[in-house]
Amino acid sequence: MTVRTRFAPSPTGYLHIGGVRTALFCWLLAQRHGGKFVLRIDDTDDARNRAEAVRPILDGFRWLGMNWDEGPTDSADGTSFGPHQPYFQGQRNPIYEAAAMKLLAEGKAYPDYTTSAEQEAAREHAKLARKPYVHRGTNRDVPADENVKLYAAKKAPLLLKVEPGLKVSFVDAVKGKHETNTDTIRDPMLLRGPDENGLCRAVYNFATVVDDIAFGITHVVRAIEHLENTPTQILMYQALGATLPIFGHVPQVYYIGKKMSKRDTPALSADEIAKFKACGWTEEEIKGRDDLNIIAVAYYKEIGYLPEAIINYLCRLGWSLDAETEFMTVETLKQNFTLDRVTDAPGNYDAKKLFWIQGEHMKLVPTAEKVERCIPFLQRAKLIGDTLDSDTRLTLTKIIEASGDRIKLFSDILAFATPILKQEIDRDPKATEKAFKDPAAKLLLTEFAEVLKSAKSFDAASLDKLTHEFVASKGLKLNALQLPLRVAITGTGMGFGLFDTLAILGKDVSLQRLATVLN
RNA sequence: GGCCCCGUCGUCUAGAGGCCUAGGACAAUACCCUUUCAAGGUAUGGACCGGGGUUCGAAUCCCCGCGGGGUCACCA
Repeated sequence: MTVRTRFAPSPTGYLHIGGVRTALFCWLLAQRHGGKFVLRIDDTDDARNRAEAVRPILDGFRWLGMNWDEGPTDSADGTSFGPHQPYFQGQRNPIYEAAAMKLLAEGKAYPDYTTSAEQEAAREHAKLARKPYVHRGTNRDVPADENVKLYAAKKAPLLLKVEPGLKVSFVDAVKGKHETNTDTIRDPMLLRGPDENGLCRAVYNFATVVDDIAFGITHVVRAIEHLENTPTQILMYQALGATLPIFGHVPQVYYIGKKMSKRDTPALSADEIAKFKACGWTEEEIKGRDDLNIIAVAYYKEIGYLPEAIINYLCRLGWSLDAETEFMTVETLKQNFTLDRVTDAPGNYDAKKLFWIQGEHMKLVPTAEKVERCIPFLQRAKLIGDTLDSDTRLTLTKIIEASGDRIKLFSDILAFATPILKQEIDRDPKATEKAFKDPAAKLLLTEFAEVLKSAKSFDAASLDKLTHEFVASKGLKLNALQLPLRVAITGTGMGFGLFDTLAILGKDVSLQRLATVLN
């Protein structure tokens, strides 16, 4: 039997990082067994802004490379692909109704004419008695054919009849054995009472079960908050005569000890805002994006993370391969992921560790690919044009090579490329002051400019030798020249190798920039 | 409140009765390397929620506390 897993996001307008972690486990499980990963949109509400709410979610999965075998099309307009269409719950209500009618006819479900006031009172009563309220509806014991007639005449919530005194047990693939007595399970609602248009919409629990059966889902992997729903859902599977899938409930992702939520997650820091601005974003553009937040996948894409780093980190949060492996490629994950090594306790999101993992993955990206992936960031910042001439490409390649491990995020390219590529260099006042507060610095630079002028070769190695000889002849260390020179030719006190910088700039530009400082 | 789940360094985790004077990683700190910044190297500090059992022996099993979370909807 092929493994079929599914992830069912609600259309919220952004892809939640915690949701991705759960989806990742589903996806990895399917990949591991050569199975299928299904995406279903749980949009039982009105789907007016569907595209707007669904597209960011699909985009997020596509960017991460977590492709789905069946589900909504990329258009996000409500169309689907795959053998069990449609994959939008909002379009599947007739299917839920048909399943419910079957249960009604079989006497497994019944209409409940209890008024909300009555229910309210019963609930209140139970609360005072410090007992759980287990709802059982009015027409439980009415014969099936009569209930069918009654229901046709007067719609009401349709409830599943739960047989009391039984045990529902299952073995959760991550939590282990779980057992519940049916005496504590209320008769669950299948279909709601009619809305203003007379439509009886399925309730989440029922829609999920009907869909999971229809889609042939073999492994239901979802967040732990659904653990308590499971016995109820098992009863529905049984009533529907379906075989049970394997359930696996995974713990949540926390942020500083609390469930990760948009509200409790910090806004962009000043540094991050500066970074986005350097990348060509305007204040309005930044403010207009409420998904530029560590909780949303879009943030990581926009600031230049690698999808494989996100996947590695997220998977590692709540799962381990062994006692020490931290760095894992997606391929390794696909080959080794198992539900039984998912942790029991919730895990806290740690931005620093993610950043470290990102750096590790970045080390493996070949220069040519880095160039390609940095280009969009440079273009957005208008540092390079829409088309790239071969000279610029070559310079860019040199910059990226010289930057080495310093480029952690693709957006970091701006910090290294701007001082080289921008004609009018931005001078950091603090660095400038520090570099030239000793008047001897300018004199030294003036002499060094003459040395540079007569340099025969202008490659990094020659410049290294030449410069060291120069400072040695002065009885100085390189440090005496390093900062003034760097600030003079780049405007900043930080950057990659000094000699690489000179070499990439070339003799003319280097001398020219030196001259502007010295005059 | 009932029911359910969870509790190992600051954080992510390893740990299925002796391999545990509890291992790894991130973070922190110090030093080394060095051309600033990274990267790299070395080192240091840092945890079994508490209390009782069971056992020759418990982070691991049992009980009781404590703490955190989930769930009890015509939300998903």
